[in-house]
Amino acid sequence: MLDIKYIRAELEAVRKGAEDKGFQVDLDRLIALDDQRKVLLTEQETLRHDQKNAGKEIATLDGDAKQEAIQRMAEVSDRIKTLGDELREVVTEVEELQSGIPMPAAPEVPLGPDDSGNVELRVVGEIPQFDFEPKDHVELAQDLDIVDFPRASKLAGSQTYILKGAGALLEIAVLRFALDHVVDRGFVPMMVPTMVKYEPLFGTAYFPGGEEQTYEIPKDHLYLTGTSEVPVTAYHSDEILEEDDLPLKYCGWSTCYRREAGAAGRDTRGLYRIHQFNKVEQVIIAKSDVEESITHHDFIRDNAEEILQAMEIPYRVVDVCTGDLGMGQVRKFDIEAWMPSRGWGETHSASRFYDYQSRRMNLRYRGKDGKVHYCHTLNNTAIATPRVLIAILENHQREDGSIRIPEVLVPYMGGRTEITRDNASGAR
RNA sequence: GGAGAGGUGGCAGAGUGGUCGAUUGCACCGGCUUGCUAAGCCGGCGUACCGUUUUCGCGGUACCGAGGGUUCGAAUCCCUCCCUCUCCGCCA
Repeated sequence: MLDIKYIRAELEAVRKGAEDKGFQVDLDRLIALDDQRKVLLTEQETLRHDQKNAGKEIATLDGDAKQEAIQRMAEVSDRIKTLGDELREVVTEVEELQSGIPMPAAPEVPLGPDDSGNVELRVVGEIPQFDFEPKDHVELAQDLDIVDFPRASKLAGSQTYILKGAGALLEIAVLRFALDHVVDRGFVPMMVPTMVKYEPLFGTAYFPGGEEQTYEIPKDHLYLTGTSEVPVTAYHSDEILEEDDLPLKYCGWSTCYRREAGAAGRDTRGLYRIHQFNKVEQVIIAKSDVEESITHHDFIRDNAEEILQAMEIPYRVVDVCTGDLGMGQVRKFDIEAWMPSRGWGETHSASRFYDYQSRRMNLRYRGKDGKVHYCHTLNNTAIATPRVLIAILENHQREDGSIRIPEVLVPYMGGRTEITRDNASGAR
């Protein structure tokens, strides 16, 4: 959410920012309504002031004088109520319009209408050259019997999977490795609720707008989170933190749920687009400082790159263009891992928001200047599984269909250096 | 699921219709004082919005879990919801 004062002061910049991102906003109506809001508010407050004073007077009066005063103030009371109703309507619409205005992208973000405008920044790692016909992860996994798709469909429908044996072990290994990696870099691990109320989703700017992608539990007014970014970022919502405690670095481990509505028919094969997965997410809550935010952004991106490098997975870093940025994002780097069967596939997404989310969730801190400021928030994937397993299986496959386990994962795999038909059950 | 208790400022904890944004204690900040053990005294100490101001600031309104209602006037009375705690039941 943008500050209404900022919107008023930088109207044209806000207008252009929305245009660049491809958002439709009615700024003129917002300003007009806000003007109206101030007029109504001023009148209401003036009357309340009178009412307060009269109230004190009435308390001291008796008899006719008292009745007269009460009668007189009844009219004022009615007027205040009417104003209150009008004000509520206006404020509701102001907030609706205001919360729909996107954060302008940072000036260095490439201009573009959609993902076609994204810019590749660099490629890291060697794309493997096979001297045999490589298989895709579905074939590899099914041959080893470490993922079961048909039975998953039987139980849970399309876009689901069952990790089995060494597949399940690998999933846990990758998650734990990534968690340890970011914990080593100062992140506090958290396991958070995956069923949350509306507010955290509004605060992180998934709602309104993301309802179609979100599983809902209407009976209990809860929603299944698509990422632990939601509960972790909102962890301190409605709080005033101390500047000395910032930045806060948290990593959330959670199962993630996504309806993938509108994606029917896309990526239906395999582990790429699925309704349920696991993720370790980096979240940083920082003070309100653009330079510092940029430093944190680089930091969380670097952490993700280190994790992919350690697992010997080639990847590229993409600078996401204006048209492909979300409403609150100032800048976003996507990291795409090399998946021989499909090419580059997004495995990480590093976003910075400045105070966009913190305004929506009332996440603030008291600065050393004694004043209260909105925090800056950032997040990036540390690891998302099983999508990243696609890259591991396909990049590290051997001609006989076995999988080489990258060295850093071996300790997390109980010492296994490979997955073969012999050890794929996972059982000892 | 059943029965009960409760949600007040960073924390603790008063306050049952007007002078309560709210006693007091602790914590915290500033100053003073003191040769003594987590000392004493004085002062300050919430947030948001509106207005005003060159800055410090000043004026106003709102906020006692959330929303609604009664009333000239609500922390206080009524309704709905949310949350927490205790006991019972159920349960990984």
